[in-house]
Amino acid sequence: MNDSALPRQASETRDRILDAAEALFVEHGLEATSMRMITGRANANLAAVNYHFGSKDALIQEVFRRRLTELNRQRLAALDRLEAEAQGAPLKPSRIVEAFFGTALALAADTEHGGHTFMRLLGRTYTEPNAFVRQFLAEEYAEVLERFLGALYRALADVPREEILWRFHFMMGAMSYAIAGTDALQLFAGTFDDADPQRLMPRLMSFLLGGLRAPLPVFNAARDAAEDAAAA
Amino acid sequence: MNDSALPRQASETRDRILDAAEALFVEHGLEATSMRMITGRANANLAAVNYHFGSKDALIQEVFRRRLTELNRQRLAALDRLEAEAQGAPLKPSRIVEAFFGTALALAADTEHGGHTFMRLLGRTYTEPNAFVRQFLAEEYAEVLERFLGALYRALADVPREEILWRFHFMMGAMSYAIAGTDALQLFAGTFDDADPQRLMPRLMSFLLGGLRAPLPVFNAARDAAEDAAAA
DNA sequence: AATCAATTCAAACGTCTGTTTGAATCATAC
DNA sequence: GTATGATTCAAACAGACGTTTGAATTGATT
Repeated sequence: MNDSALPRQASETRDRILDAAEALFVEHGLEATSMRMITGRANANLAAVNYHFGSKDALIQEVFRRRLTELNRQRLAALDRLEAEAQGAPLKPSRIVEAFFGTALALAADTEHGGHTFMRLLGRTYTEPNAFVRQFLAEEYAEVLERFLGALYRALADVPREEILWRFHFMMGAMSYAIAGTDALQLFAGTFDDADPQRLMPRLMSFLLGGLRAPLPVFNAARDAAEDAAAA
Repeated sequence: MNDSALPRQASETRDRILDAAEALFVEHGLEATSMRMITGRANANLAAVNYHFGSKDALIQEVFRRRLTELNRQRLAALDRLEAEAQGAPLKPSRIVEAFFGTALALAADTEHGGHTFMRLLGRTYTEPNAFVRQFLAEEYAEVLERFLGALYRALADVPREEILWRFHFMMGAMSYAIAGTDALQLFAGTFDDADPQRLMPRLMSFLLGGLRAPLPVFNAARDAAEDAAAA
């Protein structure tokens, strides 16, 4: 019995494959990562992926699922805590935003257990064209988004829901780039002297809250667009 | 002589291939789009891509180059105009942001000539793992980023450059998601009643400027992170 | 009408892809 | 020790990939 020595084995090979796949997906993308690359890095036989997961698509799904389920569980727990403390009163928008994006940033700051790797992967996958991946993400996010958007609607009762929805969307974009940009994107040549992940959190929070609280846009007539076009 | 009838032919097949590739890259991604898909859609022979461009990688590069060069030319022209009007005085940050992101949004609003398609593609390509695509984008953006960041540094002389750089990065993320989200991302199930691209511009501008002008973050000791972790 | 370069075409190239197979190996239970 | 189920393994599968080839076709120039 090795139950006392090891917490649980649950196929050690399976986990090695998941870790290898996660790292390679970040490095090369989903499509460009082959089964042979994965099993090679995981020191496993080529057939092991199909044995343990059934297919490459199922493996991709499991790579996301194992982390995303936990992340979203933490997010919901944080929101539950806020609502319990508030005792029915509307929440502060800043606390809601912190609960959602702070939880993700905390995971991104964890370089020990692959959290950072995964968040880089997740950030770019929101815009992944692959149909079944998008479908899967939408399902994983359904409950969390419903809860958090609902909380924001209540917290900002005077703001049109359409605007809140868009701003939440903008916030997700800013966060994704924030995480990707800490090491992936080098558009800004030779810059980011201060890429301390410890400081990313307050930096991003300030930005997100500033955007969320910004004055509502005023929609002028369609003439504006015509003028802009003519001026160019 | 058909010079009078046609403005320029410059290989009609070549253009059909570029258009087909652009559309397919958005739909399936760079890697998942095959040469046979491209030439099939363009009604061209399989060998036409290698004849006109040399390789698939060179085709990818040209798909981005033909639009990005023009976009960044317009951006620089807009900045030139602002600086000429200001006559040496520092620019308003909002005008700088408008010059950069407004120009991109205007291209994204052009559904007639493929501008919209391209901007969706561009948004997701910033986080593309493919090495040579990233290298190419960095080169294409070098001058524009230097000019715009310089203008923002002067316009916000009291803000640490590090913060400006990060916030510019956040803004790029928000914009990318904004464009992708108008039709690609359906994380937010059944929503976006009002996805009018005419209104996206003021919506995004409000958010971006709110984020840019947000109070600067305060960096507490590393204790904060430890507390957060302990509370969870 | 002949010439020439540009372009198109069908066919094939070797390589890589995800998946399947059936036998070998392992660890555990009887 | 022997049977049993889980796992690993080397090998092969058919199909798709990007690229190359050499001949056929085109359209304008001499």
